[in-house]
Amino acid sequence: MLPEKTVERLSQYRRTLLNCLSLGKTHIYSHELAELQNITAVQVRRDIMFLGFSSAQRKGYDVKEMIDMIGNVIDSDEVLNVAVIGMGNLGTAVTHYFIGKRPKLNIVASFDIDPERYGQTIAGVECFHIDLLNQIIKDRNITIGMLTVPTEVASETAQKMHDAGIRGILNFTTVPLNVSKNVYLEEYDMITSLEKVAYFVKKQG
Amino acid sequence: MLPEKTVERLSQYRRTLLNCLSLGKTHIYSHELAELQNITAVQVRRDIMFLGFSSAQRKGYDVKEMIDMIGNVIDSDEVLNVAVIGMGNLGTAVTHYFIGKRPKLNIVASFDIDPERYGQTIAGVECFHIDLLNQIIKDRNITIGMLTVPTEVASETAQKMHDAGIRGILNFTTVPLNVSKNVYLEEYDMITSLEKVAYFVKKQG
DNA sequence: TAGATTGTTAATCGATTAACAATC
DNA sequence: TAGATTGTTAATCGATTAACAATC
Repeated sequence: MLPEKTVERLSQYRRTLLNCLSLGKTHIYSHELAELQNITAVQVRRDIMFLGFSSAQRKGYDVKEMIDMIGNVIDSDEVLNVAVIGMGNLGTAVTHYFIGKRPKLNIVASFDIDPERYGQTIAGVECFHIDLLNQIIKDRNITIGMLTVPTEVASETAQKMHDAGIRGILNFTTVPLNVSKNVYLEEYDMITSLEKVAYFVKKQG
Repeated sequence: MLPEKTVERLSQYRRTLLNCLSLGKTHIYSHELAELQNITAVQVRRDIMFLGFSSAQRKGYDVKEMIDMIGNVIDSDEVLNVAVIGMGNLGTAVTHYFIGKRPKLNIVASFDIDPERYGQTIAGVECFHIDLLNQIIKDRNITIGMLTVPTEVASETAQKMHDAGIRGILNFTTVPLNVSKNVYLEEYDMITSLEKVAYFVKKQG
């Protein structure tokens, strides 16, 4: 199992490398990748160690090969199915944002309680009534959920997701969720992030 | 200067404490706060040490006082002005999400290049043409920007923000920005977060 | 008092960086 | 070769946790 931070960076390297590839770059040095990522070359090389990957030395790393190696390490073999729970502004935006970005992560359903929304296709994804959560998650073998509901119903919705067998939650709400150990929970908290920016902006000044 | 992680948690404690207060709770033990936050009581107490705050011992911490102490430490004295750059789905959702959430952080302008958007008030905030970025940022004393533009224009937009005197950027795009040292940059990267969830979900299984 | 809780130091853990030999 | 680059170990830094005396 890789360290959390390494997984994060590998995901970012891949995106940068895909971009390099589309610009026609076939090889890249650790210091080049580092500069694009605003980190050090040593950091890059240390992360690459985890891939068990070697460069054609002195010519840098083969971009295409490295993309594949990262995929081997951080992607699932099969496609993982994802659901978006709560199709308000945020859920809709997030769905738009993701669609087609990652081939191994497939958004296959969304849920809402508003009659204006369920029954529709929003941002290219079918939206269901929240009461169908349990059934659809099981039917469609959904393992990951993005939680974009209003704070008032965040806890109970997370509970429903857990009961339906969701294995990982990306929590966009500001409510700290209490889920069992076998659900991987990643907090994605805008307000904390913005307050952090504000703090360090103030302190720098 | 507080450690980054402590700043993050203080922001989260405050939100939880505000919620406790609205439920009529006047005092809270470190282990109670820890449980709400899914962390340890020691962690909570260690963070509180940074506040230079003492409890009325054995009765737990005074909720109201602690909220104030956190504000003293992480808030600015004055209100900080914030701009949202890019009012597509994501920018609009983010603006909705923030409006009124933090009294010390005030969204005072937004920007877009689409004639359907600039000139309008979107999510309660005036939207300007992106060409007015420099002027409005200076006029309205905006120090923090949330970057929600398409990836293709992320770098150049960040450069414009920097040139206009922005001091902190919360980057919602997937492009690693290259900004000078005196701009505080916080990455807010959904795809990396989701890939991380996917990785650990797979590994757990 | 006895038990619960806090505040703080020391130990541990994890992540980053420095140093450098090996390679082309 | 000489210079640039890589891969890896050891040192450092930062954050978390364990341990425990002090307090009510």
